[in-house]
This record gives sequence, C-alpha cells and structure tokens, in this order.
Amino acid sequence: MTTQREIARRAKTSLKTVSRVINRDPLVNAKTRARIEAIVAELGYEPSQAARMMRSQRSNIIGFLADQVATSASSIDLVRGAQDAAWECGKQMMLFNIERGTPSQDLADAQLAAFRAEAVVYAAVYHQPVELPPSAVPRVLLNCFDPGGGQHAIVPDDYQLAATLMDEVLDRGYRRPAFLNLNRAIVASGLRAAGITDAARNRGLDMTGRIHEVVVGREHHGQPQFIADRIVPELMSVSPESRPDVLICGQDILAMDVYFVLSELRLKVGQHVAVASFDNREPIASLLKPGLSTMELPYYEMGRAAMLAAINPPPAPETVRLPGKFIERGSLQPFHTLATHRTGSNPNA
Amino acid sequence: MTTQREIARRAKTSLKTVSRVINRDPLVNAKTRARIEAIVAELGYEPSQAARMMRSQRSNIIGFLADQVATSASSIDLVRGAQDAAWECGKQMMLFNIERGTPSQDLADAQLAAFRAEAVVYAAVYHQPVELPPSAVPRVLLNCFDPGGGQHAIVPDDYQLAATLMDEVLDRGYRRPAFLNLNRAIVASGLRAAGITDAARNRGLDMTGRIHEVVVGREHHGQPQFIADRIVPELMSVSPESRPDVLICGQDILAMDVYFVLSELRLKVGQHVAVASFDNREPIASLLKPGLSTMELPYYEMGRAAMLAAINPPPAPETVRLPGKFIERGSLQPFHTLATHRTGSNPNA
DNA sequence: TCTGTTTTTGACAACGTGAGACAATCATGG
DNA sequence: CCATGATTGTCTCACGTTGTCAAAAACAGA
Repeated sequence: MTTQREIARRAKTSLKTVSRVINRDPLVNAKTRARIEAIVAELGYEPSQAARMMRSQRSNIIGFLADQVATSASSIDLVRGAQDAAWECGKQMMLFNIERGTPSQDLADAQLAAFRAEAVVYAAVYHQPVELPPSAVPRVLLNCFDPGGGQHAIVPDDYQLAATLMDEVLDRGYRRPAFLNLNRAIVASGLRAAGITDAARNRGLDMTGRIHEVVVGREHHGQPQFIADRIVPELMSVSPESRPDVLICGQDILAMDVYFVLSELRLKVGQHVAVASFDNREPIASLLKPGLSTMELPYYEMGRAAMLAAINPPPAPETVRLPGKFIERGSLQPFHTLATHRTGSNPNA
Repeated sequence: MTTQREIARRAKTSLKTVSRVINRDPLVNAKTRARIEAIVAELGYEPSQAARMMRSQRSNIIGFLADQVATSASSIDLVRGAQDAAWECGKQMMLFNIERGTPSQDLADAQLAAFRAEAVVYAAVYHQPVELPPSAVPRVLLNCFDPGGGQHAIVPDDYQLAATLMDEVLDRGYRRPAFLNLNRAIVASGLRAAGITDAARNRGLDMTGRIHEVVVGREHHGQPQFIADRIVPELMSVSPESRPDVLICGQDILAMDVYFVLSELRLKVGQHVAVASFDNREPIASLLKPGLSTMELPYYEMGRAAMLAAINPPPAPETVRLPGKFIERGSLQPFHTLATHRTGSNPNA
C-alpha cells in the first residue's frame, strides 16, 4: 500500500513536504504542491485512517446500534438519515444490527470500544422506553427514550402527528371520526389518542367512545395482530348517517387490513367512508386503491438529528420530538365527495 | 483511553507480557495471566483496532456499497446476511449507501481506501447488469453481475424460482395459468419466463399466449407502473371455464395491485381465481387476504454468500445463482377448492 | 552447587502519520 | 553583495500493538 514515504521518494522531496501537502499546509510552493498532488492522484493514495487514528487519538467513528431495526422496513430511513449526517460531518458511521439482551449487543459494544467510537446512536424499532447500562461514550437514543430522562433522545412527536392529522380530517368536513388505535401498551398509542382528542375538542368535537383499540398485540418477530375484522363491521353496521365517516388508523398496515374488511362489507374507501393513517409506509401507502392519506413519520430527519447530536453532544440531555407531515392521497377527500353524503344511499341495503 | 502500557504498569510487568495475555499466547505463567486478566476486566480494556491495523497491516474491514439499496425495503436482508457473515468471520463490515455515478460513490471508495478495506461487496437494488470501474481490492457483485463475466457475482436463480413456482402451481391442479410478468427490460423477466415455460412444457402445458408484460416501467425513485387494471379484466372477461385459473405475478406488489383489480371485478382470490407471486415481501405478503403464496427471494443467503466470497475470494470469478423457496399461504389452494370449479357459477353473471 | 534445559519474561523496533524545532536553501529586492 | 522572506528539508518524538530475539528465572539431573 502506498505511503507518504513512497510519494516523497517519487516526487524527490521530503516526507515533511508531502505531509504538508496532504494536510493543506499553505506554506508550500504552488509548483511543488502540484507535482506532489499529481503523484498522489496517480497512485490513488489515501492517507491511512489507522495511522491517523493512532496519531490524532480521534477515531471519527460514530457507532449506530440498530436494535432489531433492520428487520423492519420502516426504519431504514433512520439509518439513511444518520448515515447522511455522519457523512456530511466527515464522520464514519459503523452500523451494527443487534438484539437487546443477546450476546450481539455485547459484541457490538466491544467492537465499538475497539474502534474507539466517539459516540453511539441507539435506535429502536418503534417509539418505546429502553433502559440501557451506562455507556463510556456519549449516547443518543433514537426512536426510544430513557424513562429516567438521563439520556438525550430523538423521538417522533406522536401528539403533534395525531393533532395534525385530526385537523386535516376536520378541515375536510368530517364530523364522525373513529380512531382505530394501536395497542395501549405502545407509547404512541396514548400520545396519539391525546393529540386526536385535544385537536377534536378545539373544534368542538368530543372523541369519547370514538377511540378503539384495534391492534391487540405484537407477536415476537412477527406482525401485529389486528381485530379490525371484528370492530369495523360493528362500527359500520349502523345507518350511513350515524356511522363513522372516516376511519383513522394507527398504522398503515392496519389501514390496509381495514381496506380489505371494508371491501368485504362492500364499502368503498373514498366513496362510502374515508380512511387516514400513520406511517406513510411505502409501497403500501401509494399502492392501496385509493392511495392512503397518512402522516409521515419523520424517520429520516430523526436519524439525522440523532447523528448530529451524537457528533455535537448537547449541553444537557433532552427529549427532542420531531413533527411529521401529512401526505395527501385519495383516501381522505373532502367530506362532501362521499357517495353516502351526496346520495344518502346505503350500499348495504 | 486505557492501553497495554497502563495495564503493564498496574500489573508491574512488561508490555509484552500483557500483549501475550491479550493474544492468548500460551507461553504465560498461569498466575501472571490471571493477574493481568483481572486488571483488563477491571479497566474494561479493549485493544485498539487502529493500532492493530497499523501493526498487522490488515484492516479486517470489508466494505459494503449499497447502491440505492437502502431505499428499498426488500434488500435489507442483503445487508443483514452480509453483516452476520462478516461478524462470524471476525470481520468488520462498513456500510455505505451510494448512488452509482454520483459523487457519493467516489467518496465511499475514498473512505474504503483510507480504511484499507480488504474487499468490497457491491449490492444493487434488483437483479441487473452493472459495469464498474476496476477496483484495487477484490470485489463481489451482489444482486447484480458484470456483463463481461469478469467479476464474482451472487444473484438469485430466477429461472429456478420460476420453475419451482410453476411446479407448485401445476402440482395443485391448475391448468390455465397466466403469468403477469415484469418489464422485459428487467433481467429477471426473461429468466422467469423461461423457467415458467420450461416447467410447464415438462408437464405438457404450452405457455404460448399466457405470458403478459404487466409492469411497464420503473419510475426514477418511485414505484413501478402496473397495467394490471387493463390486462386482468380482459383476461378474466371470458367464461370461468376458459379464463385463467391462476394469476402468477412477477412481484408481490403487483400481486397486491391484482388483488384490488380482482376485488373491483367482484372476484375473490382463492375462491374464483388463485394468485401466486415472487418476493415474499413483508408485511404485504402475509397481510393480504388471503395470504399470498409466493417465492421467497434468497436475499439473506445472498448477502451471506457475497460476504463469504469477499472474505475468501474464489479462485476464479463465477456467477453464483441461489435458489429461492416457496412460501405457502392461502392464495394458492388446490385447484378443486376454487368455487368456480366446485359450482361452475360465474360470479359476474 | 554446578550445568544444562525449559519456561517465562522483557527490550526493542516497526507499522504510517503528524507535529514541533530548527536549519538549510532559494528567490527577490535594494 | 547583503538583507529579507519564502520555501523546503532534517531530525525527533508520539500514538498502541506485536514480532523478533535475547535475557532472566525456574527447574531437573548430576
């Protein structure tokens, strides 16, 4: 492998001058610099990171511990955002897929220690509390938080997401929303229920009795369990004038399930009832017919924010909540376009 | 940061003896070893990779260039497989998300050179030919191949995948399959058509006129374009006795689209027509109702194989085709369970 | 106790880079 | 020719680890 010594030999100059050129020391004659740079380019020389790490005592490496994240498609954007941010800061991100509590975590920690990582981002697969053993290096929690609040954390602002979505729903004239919520054990569940309830109350609508827990569990390594096939038919079995005019789903894959249930009931999304959701999980959201109007979770921005916080640790740990944005598609048109509204007909009759 | 020197100082021994203990050199007195190991554990010492890389002139690092892979959920398993294999071999994998032709590729190459990566895995987002500039280190192509054949490559065996799926279809008694193929520009398209055609011919079935190109393009950064809403109604508009009894889709998201089109036609998957597909893309495949029977692409195994080949380069470059496996769900039941077969009724009538 | 052998330990150098101290060389202007 | 400043070179050390080789210690046999 090429070294500065080799470059110096070829350029018939000294090691020190080569070092000056590499490190952009201005005290070098333009012609000499050009000659050396030409040789550097010709040989494709890159200074050895190992040697630099040794010399400078800085690794420029940030670890990214992805706790089961890689098994979940939605959170790739966490990785992408972090990767891009690290890149922009001239840092190197080292990714590890781990499972909390298994040896993989210890192995990853050992590797990161061996590389003298300067900080670590710990990412969870969904917004949840985690308790981790203390860390020797600065740590940022991503999509999770320390119940004690002692760790800097980046999470989605589930309250804002829900409130924003509710505003969009109400703006379009809907007045009988049903919220098909996640399992109540999930952090997002309570936050979203609050956001939806508050946003509704601000507009004079009471959500009491309109929130239903439809995701009943999270199988290990599997899909969540939905009971939309039990709840939705019940909700929709009353007259078109009093049944829900919009179903707000806790996640896109639940919305997909709801589409199928509605199809069984011969109810068309966008014609007989509107649907809105959370996640903007592609390709599902845009492939559903009609396309699913949904709140996009700010995964990419969260990944960025976590990496930036890892690189420049904040003075005091804090929980940063990032807002999501509404993605409009066909499933949530203005209320007056619903067939049930236009005609008053009951397609079940 | 703790060093061996520090350990030696505390253990009142020499640097070299500490080094021997760290490297499990048997030529160390048991008592000395125990004393040193106690201090190592107490201080949580990990040998510096940077120094080891310097000393040994080996980085133990394998680069993984993911060309737009991170934007596609399906290929996370490529990354997971590679990561796990690297791990098992005591290697460190360095992941880069790049886009071919953009500066990101050069930056990633520079970084890998700086870290003196021993080999590189180059992964594409779908099975395709790629031509890359020559590389200074061994390179393995993953989910892509060099048209000149000069590079070791790991790809899915699309011919086998299709032939296996066709066998499963025929085993269940179907005799009027329609294959809704990918865009013909995609490599997999031709391979699968051949696999399906050959497997059918082996069982006395001629596929002429039964293969339709339904995926018409691949938008940049977007979803493919389907024309299932044009083709499927046409195919299904003839009598139940002569129309297709099974629709084999080129990918799961197309299958999802087909489900919706069939629903529009008031045809139920599994009752009026069977569906089979390629990808086993979760959560779609298991959330569709009924669940989608589909050929799983061996992404995890491909990632593993690529990493292993990068770590132990084969004597001569070769294109390795890995088989997929059939995942059975409700969309492809035995033919005799179809309602059209049992009753002969035409639900369109 | 002495000699010879084996076991255990230690001194030193080197990997590639970067920095400081300082000397040597060169070009330019007066 | 000298003064000045710009440029380049020499030399040294340090980062943490490990291979080479030699020294020291422990042990066995006489």
